[in-house]
Amino acid sequence: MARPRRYDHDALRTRTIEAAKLLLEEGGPAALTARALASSVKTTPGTIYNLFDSMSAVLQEVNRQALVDLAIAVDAVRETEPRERLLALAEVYVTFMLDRRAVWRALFEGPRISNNFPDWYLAQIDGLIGRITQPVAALKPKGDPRLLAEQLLLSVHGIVALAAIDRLDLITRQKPMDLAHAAVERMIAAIRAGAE
Amino acid sequence: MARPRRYDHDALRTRTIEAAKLLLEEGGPAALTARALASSVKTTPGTIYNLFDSMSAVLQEVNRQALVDLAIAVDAVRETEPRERLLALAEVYVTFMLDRRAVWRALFEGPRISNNFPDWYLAQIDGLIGRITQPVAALKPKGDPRLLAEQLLLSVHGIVALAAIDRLDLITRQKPMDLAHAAVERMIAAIRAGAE
DNA sequence: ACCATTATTGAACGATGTTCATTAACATTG
DNA sequence: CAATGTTAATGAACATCGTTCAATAATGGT
Repeated sequence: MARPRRYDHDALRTRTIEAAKLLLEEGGPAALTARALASSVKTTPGTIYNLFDSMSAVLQEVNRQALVDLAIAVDAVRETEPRERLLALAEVYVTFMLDRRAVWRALFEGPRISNNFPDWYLAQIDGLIGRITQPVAALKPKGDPRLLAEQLLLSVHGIVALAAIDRLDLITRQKPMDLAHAAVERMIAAIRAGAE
Repeated sequence: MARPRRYDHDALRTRTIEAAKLLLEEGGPAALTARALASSVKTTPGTIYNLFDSMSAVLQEVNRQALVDLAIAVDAVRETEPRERLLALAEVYVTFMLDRRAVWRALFEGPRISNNFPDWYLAQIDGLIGRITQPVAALKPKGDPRLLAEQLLLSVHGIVALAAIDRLDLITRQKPMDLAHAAVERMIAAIRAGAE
């Protein structure tokens, strides 16, 4: 009896993920179709479905890799005083998301949205909040640092999410990075004022 | 020669918009299809395209009415001191959006997204920001009240946008209304601390 | 009554995600 | 080396989608 073989299988899988990224960046969320993806890696739709459960799964895999990259970028932020650290974290977040806006955007906007978020996804976000909680706690706020960190992430994310889908200008002409800075400074000011 | 006739034409149009709302609320953005909409008002896809340019136009019309309703709700907020007024505005915004989350959601998430925002849309948003600028200005901030109002709207919108697509719990267990309150209080605290 | 104008229809087109029987390729066994 | 059992690739097929359009029906003014 024959045994499993695994060489060009895995290679094709990674090539496919890479092709998916390209399709997203070139044509937006709608460009990531099964047939386009298949022809990008010189194969057929059927094979795509052999590698992934669905097209949503392809998108999720692309996004998983992006989240891992984000975690690496966040960990590269130097240890400094809380304010500088929070500003640096916000900058990393904004820069990272806008650089990969096509990938990020597809997670919220396209026809490939999914409601099934796996555990590793939650874990990654939890880790991200943890890195924000640290400097927030160092500011000795009155309330729970974790809750404040969640609120800060939410603020910056809201800005970036709108910017990623090119709708920030519906509300303001201010730039995403300036807005993110303002959100961080406001959180710090409120904590120092003893309000939270 | 015959002249235009306009009676059941307009009636069908409003019935169609009403049916579109229902479809969105019952089955989410994906449920708003041309054929489903046609059968809801006992007609055919072709007729839908006689009434609207595209399915995106249908969604946009549904949204236009929602925005008008929001403006009415916002105008109903009583004149009080700035803090209470800002809190009340945030409450109206949160309540309104979450009540109509299906309609709202389709604007960002579904397969019917459009990048073409007409003037009335921009005007409505501009008006909304204006109502926020007023109480912010009354707090005598150091910076431009308008810019701060934009930032405040952005904060609350970010919270509501995530909540509307059921993804707020990816980041926090805090409730949308509590988060919105916190955003308002933080803005006020920062202004009073003289930071902005 | 006639006819110009308009609205409705429903079939058709191309594209989508997804499934699945068929076919080809391969590693292991005899 | 040949036979065999397992695995992967294929590409046609299905249902559904938005959208278009020639044909048909309805309508109101002349």
